[in-house]
Amino acid sequence: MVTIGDVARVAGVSRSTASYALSGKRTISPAVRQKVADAVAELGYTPNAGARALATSRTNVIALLGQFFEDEFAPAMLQYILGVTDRARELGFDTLLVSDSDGVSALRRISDSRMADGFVLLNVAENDERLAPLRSASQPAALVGLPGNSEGIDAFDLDFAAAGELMVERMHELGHRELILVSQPEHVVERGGAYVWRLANAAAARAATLGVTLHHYYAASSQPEIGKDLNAFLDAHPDATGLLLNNEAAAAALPNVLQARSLAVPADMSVIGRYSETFARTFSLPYSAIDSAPDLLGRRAVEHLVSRIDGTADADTHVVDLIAPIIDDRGSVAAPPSR
Amino acid sequence: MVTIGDVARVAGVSRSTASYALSGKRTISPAVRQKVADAVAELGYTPNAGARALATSRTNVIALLGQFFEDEFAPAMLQYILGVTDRARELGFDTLLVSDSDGVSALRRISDSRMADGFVLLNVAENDERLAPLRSASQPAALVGLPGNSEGIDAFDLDFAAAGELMVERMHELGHRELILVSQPEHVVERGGAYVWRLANAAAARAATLGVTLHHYYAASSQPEIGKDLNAFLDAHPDATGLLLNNEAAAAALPNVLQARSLAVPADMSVIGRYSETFARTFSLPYSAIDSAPDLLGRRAVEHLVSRIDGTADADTHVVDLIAPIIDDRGSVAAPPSR
DNA sequence: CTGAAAGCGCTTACAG
DNA sequence: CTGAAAGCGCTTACAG
Repeated sequence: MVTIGDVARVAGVSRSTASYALSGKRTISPAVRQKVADAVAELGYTPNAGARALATSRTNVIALLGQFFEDEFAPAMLQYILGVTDRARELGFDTLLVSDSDGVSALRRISDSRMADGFVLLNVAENDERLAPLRSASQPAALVGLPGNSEGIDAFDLDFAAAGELMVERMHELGHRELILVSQPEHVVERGGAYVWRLANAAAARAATLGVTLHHYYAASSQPEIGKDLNAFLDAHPDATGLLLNNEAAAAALPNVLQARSLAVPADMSVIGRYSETFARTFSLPYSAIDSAPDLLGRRAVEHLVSRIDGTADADTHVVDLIAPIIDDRGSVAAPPSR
Repeated sequence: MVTIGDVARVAGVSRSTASYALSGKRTISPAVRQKVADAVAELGYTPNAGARALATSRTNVIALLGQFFEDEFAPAMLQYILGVTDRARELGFDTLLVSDSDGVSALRRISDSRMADGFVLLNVAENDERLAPLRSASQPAALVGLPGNSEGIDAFDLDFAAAGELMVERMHELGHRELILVSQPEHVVERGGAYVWRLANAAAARAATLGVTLHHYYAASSQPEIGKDLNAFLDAHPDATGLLLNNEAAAAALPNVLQARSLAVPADMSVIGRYSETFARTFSLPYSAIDSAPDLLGRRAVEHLVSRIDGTADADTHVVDLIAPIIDDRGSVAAPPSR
């Protein structure tokens, strides 16, 4: 393997000069700079990452801690992951993907062994167990998802409360007075999936003030159960004219359900979902939806994390960045049918 | 940070003794071993990964190189990734996820900087550009996907040729004589997606020998185009009684298409797909399908890679492991309707 | 503007 | 059974 010693020898300078010529951390005469550059090109030198990490206490690696639950919608996770890895590379970092089921010990292991300069946590729960080891870690972190207490850590998430309000308001404006909200399964909530109740509670509150009837249900996250659930909700509320979906599987299953019931969208039923643009495209979901923006959230989390690693972020202030919901209009919302 | 020097001091031994006590690489008296263990527990010692990598030339990291194309079916990729990361952890490795669009230079960068002990490549193409730098890399590799020339590298893939034959044979056995095979878009083939023509060619050959008419089409990989494509194929071949799908998007879109045409499965139309069990479950796809087994392939690739890293695999022999296709029966195949 | 040297935290021959 | 020392490949004060 070619080392900086080889570069120095070929260039006819000392190792320190070679190092400085490469890092630019002190002024080097043009002639020497050129000789070093030539030697690097000739030998094909790349610094040894482990040696550099040992000398600088910097790995240029960030650790991405995912949590992959059987009962959650796996396909959506990849978008977050790619947002993180892509943005990290742009900023000069590689990404260690950690999928250990025991996130707490994985976090300790990575942190204590100094394999990474910082952490991005995905799928953060209301009382996420990983926050305690994270707070005592020596590396900074950024969360995707909003825990109950994000003190001392930067957090990035969709503003699910505003999303719930927006869904109800849009329906109300158009004249809808009875809506059904379909959430993720209840055990997602029990596990700490705060986004579920943040959206649902806000939607319920807004509905109450607007005089809109809102029926809220938890529903399955996979077929065929979700199809049955949707039929049951529609059977139970024949006068409902709008569906709000905070459940990807429900969105994927709905076209078949509505078709079987001969309900046209938006003539008979208006629908607003909450899922990513990629998800909509992949499955051709024909519903207007609030973009959950996984790519954007991943990128933001990394950007902020890197500013912490570099020490450019304000050490005393931590951000909670809730991105405002935007409805991608796919034409699935209109005035309710007149009776 | 706590180092092995701290452990040695607290245990009252030398650093080398502390190191040996932890690695077990030479015999240590029980008393000393206990003192070292106590010191580790008391101090909460974890070895510094960079320092260890520098001393041993081993990182205990594998690099996973993905290729994520806009026009391929992204959700399926996560299953491969998790197969790799999970199995790697079981074997004591962490995983660096590399999603650079320029896989060639990413490979060089990781290899030359010695950030990883080996590589797993996903989505390997017929003439994959990454194979050249891989062959000159000092670390071993395992491929998921079968290139035209896998000499000197281990490769793991579904046996797509056998899959094509199996699909045709199953249909033929039940009496079908006219089939439609729907492949991925043609540009996937042009890019080197050999699995597309491996399945298609084998299916065509088997159909020819069995006297079955097989109409082969490339089709879109997303909605709404794929829905239109499917309708066009069915319009063009009204006597076809069986559909073979080597295209996930087609499988996802087919239920709506068939319902709109009032075709029941399997009474009017038999269907065999090729996608993962997870994919089937997530989207409730009701078709019998050959399991593409992404999780298994990822795990196998890692296992073999680790045996190469450890030097336990035979250095002179490289494996091409094509897993045999298995049809998960979901009841979508039956005898054709009598006319 | 450049060089010799120390040090990052490990592991592992070498000696005893 | 254990210790002192060298070395892995970098970076960066310290000196000039």
